[in-house]
Amino acid sequence: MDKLPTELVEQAKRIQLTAPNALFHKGEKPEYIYFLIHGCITLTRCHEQGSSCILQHIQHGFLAEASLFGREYHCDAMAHSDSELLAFPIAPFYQALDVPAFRDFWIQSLSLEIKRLRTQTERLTLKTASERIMHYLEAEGECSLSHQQKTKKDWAVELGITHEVLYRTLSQLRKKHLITEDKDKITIC
Amino acid sequence: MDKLPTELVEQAKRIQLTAPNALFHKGEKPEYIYFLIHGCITLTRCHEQGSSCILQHIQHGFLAEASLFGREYHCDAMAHSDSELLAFPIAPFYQALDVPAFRDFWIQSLSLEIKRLRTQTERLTLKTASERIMHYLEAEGECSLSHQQKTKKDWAVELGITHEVLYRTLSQLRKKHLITEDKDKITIC
DNA sequence: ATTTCTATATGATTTTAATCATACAAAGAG
DNA sequence: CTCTTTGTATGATTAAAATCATATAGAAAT
Repeated sequence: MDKLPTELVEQAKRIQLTAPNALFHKGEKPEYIYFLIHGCITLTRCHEQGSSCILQHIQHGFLAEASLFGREYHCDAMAHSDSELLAFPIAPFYQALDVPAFRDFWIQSLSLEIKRLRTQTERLTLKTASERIMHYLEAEGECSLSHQQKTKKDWAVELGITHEVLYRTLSQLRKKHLITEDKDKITIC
Repeated sequence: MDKLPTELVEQAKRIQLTAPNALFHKGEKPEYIYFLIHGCITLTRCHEQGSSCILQHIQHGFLAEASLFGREYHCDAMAHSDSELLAFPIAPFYQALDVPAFRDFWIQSLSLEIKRLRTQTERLTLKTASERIMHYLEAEGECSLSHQQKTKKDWAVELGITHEVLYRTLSQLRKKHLITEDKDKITIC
């Protein structure tokens, strides 16, 4: 955040969004780049059949990064818990790229997101539930639940498995002493 | 390609890479940003068990986009067929970002890659093989095989299913007249 | 305080994909 | 030209997850 030019920060609007309201919808014309200060926003995309998939679960950081030059948002953003955000109008955000330090920061942010998505892609090609769970814990270090307002049910969607299978597999991994389950945190033993 | 400043293009090295040689390995320090002119490069990551996953299959365009500020490559790049590439040394590539048009082009490239990865993530959360196949065909329009040197076996890895299941499911979808299979192209009816 | 909803949890059953096996055709190597 | 390898393809079996069902605890609502 301290990487942002002060002129840009001054033009940002502070937004309070209560769950489960939408921040934006797929297809809308992007007007803002958002920064989530605290709360929880989920990026989702709906399939025809009514089922939806969670593309990302954000607790802190930028949203809609890919929309700076985009004609429309390509997913839905909904508040999963009450959230506080900064909204940067697109035009001054674009102007700010003339500041080399901010330009580099922005390119690094996009690069980081690409790496994160590649890791998630890798995880989803794993065949079994336990492999995906262990991969997640290895990549992220742990899975924090209560602190991030994230439920196991949410996590299951993120892992691409049903919540029933997640409960069962967590139970098995616990029995094998491969993981420990705290009240609000799951870690590798 | 015409978006690249001429100074930068002049400093690029032309590389011929025969399959199945590696362009770079995970963990190596990035020295170049690559542009694939023709051929086929696959980005893969290996798991401990020896299994590997295809993160991306590139026929044309940039590689290692996320490595401009990175300390190391985060996946392996291998020539899947004989390929011709341009290698841009990192330093002058970074310099070129001072040209606003190129800077914008580069940010757009990264954004596009983020969108592509989000779509792939979405696809991999689909439960059944036929859903993933149809999702791919809807998103990409078709699956071209011979033209891109891509085999059905490769495609199966990309879809996160075994090749046996891909063959079977394609056969079912053909019988239901949902898809047509040309010699080298698969499309929705 | 009572009701309602949701997350958690586990059992039983069904569906699906993974695995193992075999066969064949085409491409490449010697 | 023959041998080897690899992609394609399908059958049989096994393993796994999805689904459906049920139960409980805790949170939220009235």
